Amino acid sequence: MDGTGWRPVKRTRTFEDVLAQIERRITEDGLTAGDRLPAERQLAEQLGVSRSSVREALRVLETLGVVSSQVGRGPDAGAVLTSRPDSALTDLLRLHLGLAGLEMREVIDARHMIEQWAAAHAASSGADTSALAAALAGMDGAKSAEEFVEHDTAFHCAIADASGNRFIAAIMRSLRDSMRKYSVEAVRRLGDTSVLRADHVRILEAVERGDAGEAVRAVSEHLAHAYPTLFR
Amino acid sequence: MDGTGWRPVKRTRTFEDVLAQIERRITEDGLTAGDRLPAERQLAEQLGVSRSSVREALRVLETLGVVSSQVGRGPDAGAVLTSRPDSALTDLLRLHLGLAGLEMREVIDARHMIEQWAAAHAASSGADTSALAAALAGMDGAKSAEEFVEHDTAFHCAIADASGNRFIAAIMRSLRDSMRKYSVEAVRRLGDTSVLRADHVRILEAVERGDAGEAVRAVSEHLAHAYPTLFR
DNA sequence: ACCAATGTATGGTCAGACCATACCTAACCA
DNA sequence: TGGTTAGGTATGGTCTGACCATACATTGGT
Repeated sequence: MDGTGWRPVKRTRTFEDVLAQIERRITEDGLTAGDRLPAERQLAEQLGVSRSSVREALRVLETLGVVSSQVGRGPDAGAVLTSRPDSALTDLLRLHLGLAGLEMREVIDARHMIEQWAAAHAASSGADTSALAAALAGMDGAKSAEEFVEHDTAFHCAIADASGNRFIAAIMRSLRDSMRKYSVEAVRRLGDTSVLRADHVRILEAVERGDAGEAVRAVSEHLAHAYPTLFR
Repeated sequence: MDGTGWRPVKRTRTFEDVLAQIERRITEDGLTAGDRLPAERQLAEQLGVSRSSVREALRVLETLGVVSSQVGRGPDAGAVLTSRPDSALTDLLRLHLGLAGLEMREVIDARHMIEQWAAAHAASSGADTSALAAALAGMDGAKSAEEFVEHDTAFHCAIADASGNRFIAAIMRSLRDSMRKYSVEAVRRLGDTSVLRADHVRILEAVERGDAGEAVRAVSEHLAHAYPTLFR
């Protein structure tokens, strides 16, 4: 027998077919966040596969932050389309950091890049800074390193949000989530947070003033203060 | 009965427990890419759950690019730990773009940010530029817009790779994958690619010379040429 | 008009079976 | 002895059918 051009009968797994079908439905039918998918049993019957395969496909979509499943009955039950890339990105980062596939240095460099970009864009677009001010106030009242980092994270994520780019903001949130423990440790090692507070005020004022260049410089120096060991 | 402190018997789904157990195993046992996980049936028995739940957990990990399953028997069969965040990021972006949860503008802004950062770092670290030169040569021989974009993507991803940050490089690859069709259309609309070629040469030379500032400017102007409608 | 009991569709889980795959082993033959 | 081949076996992939908990829907009674 000649082996030329032979294709195995089945090259993709069933749940991948289901995945492709659902994705096709999303794009062709113009489904958007909030719309409901058919129930698992219906979907299985429509596609001629078992419920297990449908479930595995839905699990993938849930992992990617595209659907959210609710039990019970009613308009909100079943698989609903969502758009929450945040948790997916967070899981992705956490696991790959755990596998030593990525190093903290790379994460912090990425954060540095994003913060500079976001601060510049927030400044030049005259974004709302009330969320930043609120987070700043929270940091002043913080009684522990954990609490401080919590509000610090809110402050920096608020900058990313203010940039208006949801994708970049999502990456920012995931980065901060992934390095939470690391940040707490850094704050503890630092002891005095007054330097960080002054940095935050400087960033906030630069953004409020619309001074993008100063905002970028302020962010850069702030990170150098927060993680002195990582910057030469 | 007092209701204080009552917790429902089950708050997390079984496969999420499995997920947590596997993740704990990875971190505590120091498992790393290349190591094997127990077989699905063994895992199910060890954790006292059904094979379906184990499979759903493994499906999640596979979606996140953390494990890769091989059928059959032998040392390479079963669920093997990997570290491939690229495809996960690509799927994430593609689906969320399809759901209109993200707009192309945000993707291109993110690309702009990454390319500037990567070009600057590649330049100042004196990275190897042979991959860039190869991609450049490929673009010269391109006979269609698709082929041109293919090598153009390789060129820009090579810059990200040269920056030495694998996380940022992974995002770059995903961004390019997600906007492939959009890029092809942009090249077609442009017609003449000689401007883009000159931009690439300018970027390559700046990186080779180690001139970070010039590299950033060259990247910025290149993107303005490639996507004129998106820059004011 | 309100409220309680019942019905029902949903996702979540389980058990058990069968298939295709690919390695492993032992029997077999030269 | 050495190579080949046939069977064994562990693996993931899929299917079926069942049962549970949940939460809305419906019905009936007050």
